[in-house]
Amino acid sequence: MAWTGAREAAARGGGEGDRMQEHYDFRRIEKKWQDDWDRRQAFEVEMDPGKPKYYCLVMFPYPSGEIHMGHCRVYTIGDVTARYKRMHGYNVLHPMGWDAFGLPAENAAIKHGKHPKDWTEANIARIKRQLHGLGIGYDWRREVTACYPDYYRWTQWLFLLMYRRGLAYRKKAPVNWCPECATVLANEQVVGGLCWRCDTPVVKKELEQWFFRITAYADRLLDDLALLEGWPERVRVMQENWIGRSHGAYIDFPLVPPAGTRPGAEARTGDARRVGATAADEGRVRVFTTRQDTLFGATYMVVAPEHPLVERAIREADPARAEELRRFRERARDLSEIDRTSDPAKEGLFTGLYCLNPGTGERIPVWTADYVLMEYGTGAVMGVPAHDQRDFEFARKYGLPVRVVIKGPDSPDLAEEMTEAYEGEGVMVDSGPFSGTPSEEGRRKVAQWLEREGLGKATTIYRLRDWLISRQRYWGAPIPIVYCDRCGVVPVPEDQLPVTLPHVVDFTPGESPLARVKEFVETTCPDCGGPARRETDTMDTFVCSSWYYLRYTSPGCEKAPFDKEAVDYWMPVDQYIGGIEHAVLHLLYSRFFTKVLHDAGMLRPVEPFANLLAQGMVTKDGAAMSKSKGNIVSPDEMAERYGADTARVFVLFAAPPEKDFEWTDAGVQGTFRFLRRVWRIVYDLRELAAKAPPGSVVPPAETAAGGGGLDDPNRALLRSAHRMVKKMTLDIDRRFNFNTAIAAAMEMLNDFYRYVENVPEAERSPAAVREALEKLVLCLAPFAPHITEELWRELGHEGSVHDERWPEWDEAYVETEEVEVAVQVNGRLRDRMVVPKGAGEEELREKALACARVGPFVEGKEVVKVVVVPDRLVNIVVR
RNA sequence: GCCGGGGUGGCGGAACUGGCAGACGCGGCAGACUUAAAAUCUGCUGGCCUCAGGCCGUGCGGGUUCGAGCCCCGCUCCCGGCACCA
Repeated sequence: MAWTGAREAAARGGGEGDRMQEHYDFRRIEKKWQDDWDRRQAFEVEMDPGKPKYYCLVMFPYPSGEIHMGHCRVYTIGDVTARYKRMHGYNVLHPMGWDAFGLPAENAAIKHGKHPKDWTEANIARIKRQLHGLGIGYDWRREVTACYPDYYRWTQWLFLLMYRRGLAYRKKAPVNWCPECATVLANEQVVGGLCWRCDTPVVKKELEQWFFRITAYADRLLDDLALLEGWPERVRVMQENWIGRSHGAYIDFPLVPPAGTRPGAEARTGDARRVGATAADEGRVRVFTTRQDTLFGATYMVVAPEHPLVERAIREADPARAEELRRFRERARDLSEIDRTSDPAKEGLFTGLYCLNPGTGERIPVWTADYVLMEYGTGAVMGVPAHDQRDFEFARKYGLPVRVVIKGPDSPDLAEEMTEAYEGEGVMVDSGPFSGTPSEEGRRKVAQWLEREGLGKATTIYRLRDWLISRQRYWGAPIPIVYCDRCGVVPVPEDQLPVTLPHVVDFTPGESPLARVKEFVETTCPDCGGPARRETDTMDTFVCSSWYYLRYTSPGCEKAPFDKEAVDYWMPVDQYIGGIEHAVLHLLYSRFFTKVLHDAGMLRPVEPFANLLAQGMVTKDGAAMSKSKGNIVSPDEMAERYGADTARVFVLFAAPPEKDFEWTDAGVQGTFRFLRRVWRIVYDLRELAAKAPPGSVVPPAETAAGGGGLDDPNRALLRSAHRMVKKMTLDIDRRFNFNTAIAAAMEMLNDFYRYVENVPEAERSPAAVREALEKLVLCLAPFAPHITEELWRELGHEGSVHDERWPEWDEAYVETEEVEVAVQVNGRLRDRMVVPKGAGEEELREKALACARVGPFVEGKEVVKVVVVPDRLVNIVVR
């Protein structure tokens, strides 16, 4: 315990035995206290029903190669939050773990000839050391590593829970395939038609895959966003857009039998309904619309090129048209998602088929066009050119009729006069029995009518698709399913979990690497004992990350994914911190998991994360730090040159946490200067402070009664300290503005230096100096934990500064006896005056009018009015 | 196109609820200390002018108000999300 001497010396009041160094030796200090915290297991926590809990969580990282100041920023935000809450008496859970399954490990392994496990573990070890070096205080006993069997066993268990609850299913469907990653992707993982990881254009493939039925929770995921008041608006909006709920109706359009079989069918209104009601599925086309009120304006129909009706049209058409249709369909299929959706020219082709508008009973042509997507709605839309801009353009291009059925306040009466579709509300016209109905009411009425007549029904559809979780790669949790010739799809019984990922060496992609491992694939059926094959796909890593925050509450639990009592104590996460890139992905999946587990009775909360902070990026040379751009500033480099405390304070001081900021070396130096000044003020004043007992606080009455006022420098010093405490507390509590909180500490320090500069030693109050020093050190403790720990001991304390309570402020100090009041004439600042705090309006008015500088502006003018804001300003209005 | 966020000195950013715009930091300038430099400390630092003073100034144009960076109307530009979504 090398520091004992220094502490005793400080407590003795310095002198010849004083060993506090004048030099701020951050290397020595940081190492010393990091070791001390380890030894004392300072950040380990247990459930304690007697204390309020606080769960502070940073999104667990993917252990890739390089960590940089961007990571440093997130972990620092989390650590400051955790330490700050601890100082407020909370029982703080602040854990860390590893999102250790995933493609980069596999790709890096292929590239470097190393096994993904070794690569991952080496990275984990390095990042762990770096986090330690930053002084981040985690409860490492709770560390979870997603690629270890004791974790993924429960990921598999949760898959089975989904399966049991009908939420995991297998289906053949056109899915997103990334040729570069050689695997399928969930919809959320395709960004603008490109793979979210490697930016490769994604193609559609027809494959049989496993899905989670997240769409069953679409309404709750959407509606419960309203509960998330502690989330940034933009994240909620992104999820809202992603879920994309639309209210509307299905409408069945009866197909007109091939030409000649029913001549004149379209002539008699009413037939439509009979045909619609009796025809088999083959005999009608179902559309989805949000504007059923415009049904009578549907003059044609369009189906997606992939729609089964196109196949039928090809069968029934003459050879020339059939060939044309085939070509059209192939062209649409071969276009990538981006090409197809970025081309605004709406290409279409008549199929040769007709159907009946169930409203008007008229025969209308069925077209196919690439602007209709098979994936959304029913893959078929009714064409209402007068009231939908796309339909309008399509109709103009192909000479289809336009019929006005909604009359808005100033919409054209005649279709011929239209230059664009009228998409607004209005009154239904030319719509049979509905004519005269306001469009909003019309939507309700038409839906009711459709339902009554068996022609359709009101419905709600979503943009959200079910979550595709199969991955054709090696480095993931195996899907615990067995295929038996006799029993079919058989889930692996829970007592046989985990399905262990074999330690293969050939994981080159192409097909699922596990399919090549005979010992893995060949198994026996859990039901009949006969020969069976294992599922060889692994799970999307987002499955692993959808529940890790629950595992932290009871990481050793061997009977379940988590202990009920522990999860009830700790959940929900009080503060979640992470990147905005997960606004939809991870944050939506985790909300889904939480709701499923809630429904299964395993979890009380319906939402996992009460408050969310989406932190901004750290950029350098205008771009996010990344290995490929070569603009990385590493924490090691920072720790070596300036120390962890400087790195921590700088990343918080540079900008509010949710904003991006540009790294500057000069800014770091400024922060280092600040900490060195903190060090020196303690060094310079330690002997004086030692004359007052540690922890002493000056009662406000003492300086006030002693004739204090603005001119009493000791009182002014205390005021500065108390103001700092107040501002820092409010800035952190109200809005996580660490930047302005740190600025408040800097201001106080500036006052402190002015005090030292201006107040002769004989006039300095040891008690006031001690109180000011201690408040400064305490307030900086969460931000710069090492230097404050050292200084705290130098101030004569036995225990850790991190076990202390956050300081309080006293309004009696914060408030002053005198205030400066601005004097304006016609809203323009002309003078200032110092008056007693709380001075009356009349007094202020008179003093303001008497101000010397005010005179020339008032002279010879009529004073119309004097606005007085006590303690702030007086505005004299003249004419 | 729709939705969300934003535009403040040379730079990062402050400004509670409509009340002294530019806190704090960086950079710059000047001074002190030093043989000198670095470091440190102190002061100044939005622009302009006829400079003890005044005028202008928070993307642009209007409005409300005694008073607007903040509220209202109309634009504009930037960032993010969604997007032939029926």
